[in-house]
Amino acid sequence: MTDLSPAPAFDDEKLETWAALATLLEWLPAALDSQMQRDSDLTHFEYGIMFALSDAADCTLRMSTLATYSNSSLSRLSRAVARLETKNWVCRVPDPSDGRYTLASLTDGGREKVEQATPGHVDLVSRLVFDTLTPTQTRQLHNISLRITSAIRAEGGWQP
Amino acid sequence: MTDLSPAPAFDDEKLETWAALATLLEWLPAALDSQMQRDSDLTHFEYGIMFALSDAADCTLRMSTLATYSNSSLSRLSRAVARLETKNWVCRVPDPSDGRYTLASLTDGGREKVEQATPGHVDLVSRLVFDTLTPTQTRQLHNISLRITSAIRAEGGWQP
DNA sequence: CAGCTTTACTTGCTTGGGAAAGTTAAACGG
DNA sequence: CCGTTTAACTTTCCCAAGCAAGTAAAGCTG
Repeated sequence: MTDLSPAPAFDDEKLETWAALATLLEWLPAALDSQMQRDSDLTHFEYGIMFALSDAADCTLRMSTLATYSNSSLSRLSRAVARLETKNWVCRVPDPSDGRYTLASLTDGGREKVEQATPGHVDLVSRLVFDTLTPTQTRQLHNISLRITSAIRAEGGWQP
Repeated sequence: MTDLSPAPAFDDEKLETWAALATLLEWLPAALDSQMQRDSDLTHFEYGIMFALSDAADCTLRMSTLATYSNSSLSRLSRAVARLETKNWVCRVPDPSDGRYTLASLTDGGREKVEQATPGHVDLVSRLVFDTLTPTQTRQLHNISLRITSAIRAEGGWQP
């Protein structure tokens, strides 16, 4: 939705800003996904799951915690983890202390995979975002992002 | 991927900025889609198609032009337009001057639909983005978005 | 302690998108 | 002017995601 979208009520400045933001919203995730797919045969979402696990104590988290961290529904997470399980990068066991919980852990192979995939990802984010912005702009982007996400949260009911 | 993602090589400031941006990247499109779906039973993408048509001469564009405007593959567009056609909001005819092109046009019903859907969409973008930013921040966001999208374009081969 | 409720997932169904093969129409080369 | 390319779609196949229904373990209630 690059340069179309809601003209009617916006003045020129807002319209151009919205067009630029809409392009960013579409292209940046696509760029990240595409690099991850190409270099590591993972979706960005799957990488996020494995990265979160690699950062946790014992490389283990409850599915519900992981769902929060990865900003996804339990259903989406369940399938993604199932995929990762077939590749032997993650395994699931019922929590011994409460059988309703499921614990997901990275395997050794999974740890390797994350370590292999991370540098390329960090590089790309650096190139696309931080290297193209001045330190001042980076701070501005930080503030702006926080403001908009707060507004979304305030708007109500639909962060997963 | 709210607050996980690539820690390793980023300092704290970059990490927090990236976390905030990643959240924005996930939530803002979801918020827009969700409003559009709820109020008008359209995806944001379908709305974009119809909006682009409503803005064109005779409410008509070639499929390939429309694909560029809506930043999508021809395949995705073809299906989306097929869906809109079954609801009688859009119709397709071969271009009489060159049978390889297909012309997509809004029907009268489609025009009405766009007019009905637009105000709510504009409102939401206003509330989530422009009302939460100062005029200075709006200009900053404009510049920042342009810089990042240029970097993506420069990075090469994968805007559709 | 038997039954209802709640919590934490998982699974079946349907839908949308990407990749690649198929189709039809112009263009070009000999 | 006939055969091959190329362009512009369209369609088929497969996978991922949302929704809603299903399941199993805890907890609570009378």
